[in-house]
Amino acid sequence: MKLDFDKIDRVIHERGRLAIMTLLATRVRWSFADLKAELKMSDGNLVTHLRTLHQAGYVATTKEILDRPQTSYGLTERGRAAFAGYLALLEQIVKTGQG
Amino acid sequence: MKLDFDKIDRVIHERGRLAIMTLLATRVRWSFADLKAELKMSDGNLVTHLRTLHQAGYVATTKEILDRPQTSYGLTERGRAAFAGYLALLEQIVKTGQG
DNA sequence: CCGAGCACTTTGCACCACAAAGTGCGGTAT
DNA sequence: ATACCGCACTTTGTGGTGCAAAGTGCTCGG
Repeated sequence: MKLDFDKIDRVIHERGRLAIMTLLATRVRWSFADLKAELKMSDGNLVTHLRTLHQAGYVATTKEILDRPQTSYGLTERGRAAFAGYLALLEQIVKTGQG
Repeated sequence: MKLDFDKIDRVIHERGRLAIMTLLATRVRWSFADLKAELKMSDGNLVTHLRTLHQAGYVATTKEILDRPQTSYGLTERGRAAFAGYLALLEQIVKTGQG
């Protein structure tokens, strides 16, 4: 098998954003506060990563006002597809590395 | 399962070095020229990554002079262990992301 | 001696992760 | 009404680093 490392999505393949994408993949929607609590990231950093993901078209943002203003985030179709592609590559790497 | 993204080894988790580590894992030794040809990296860049990996104790360097001077590279025990740990984390991410 | 190739080092640029501090807005308490 | 607090940002600053390009020394072949 031929691994093409150029195909690694730089947007996803960064520690912080990889963490975000992985979390987002497990649940339909996440509030900003929950993400922050789970990731133990500074909010500035978290927002920046979310914006990067948003600009790449991977993440959708929903703003609502319940009793408190609350923004929630989820993967777009495109984001899901990109993440699936990324995971497939990881799998190949794991297989190659262990085989 | 609880994923700890802080455990991601920054030395390994970079595109170029991840490629190098993956290649090194598949064969006992690689010549510099072979790595360069396979990775399509500039030699300066490749050397820098190899040095980083070397300083982390993950890669051993062997210099020999056959007809031409030739340097070859291989994983150390520590490198192999670190890479295995990294791959295990990748596996968890893949599982979490797909589950 | 000259040119080529290997294995570097050095330099420089540009990007980016990350933290810290500041902003605005709405709700809540006093 | 005002003061305060938390949420969701933006801005700023710094350090680190990937990467390319150019330069270095070394050895061999012609």
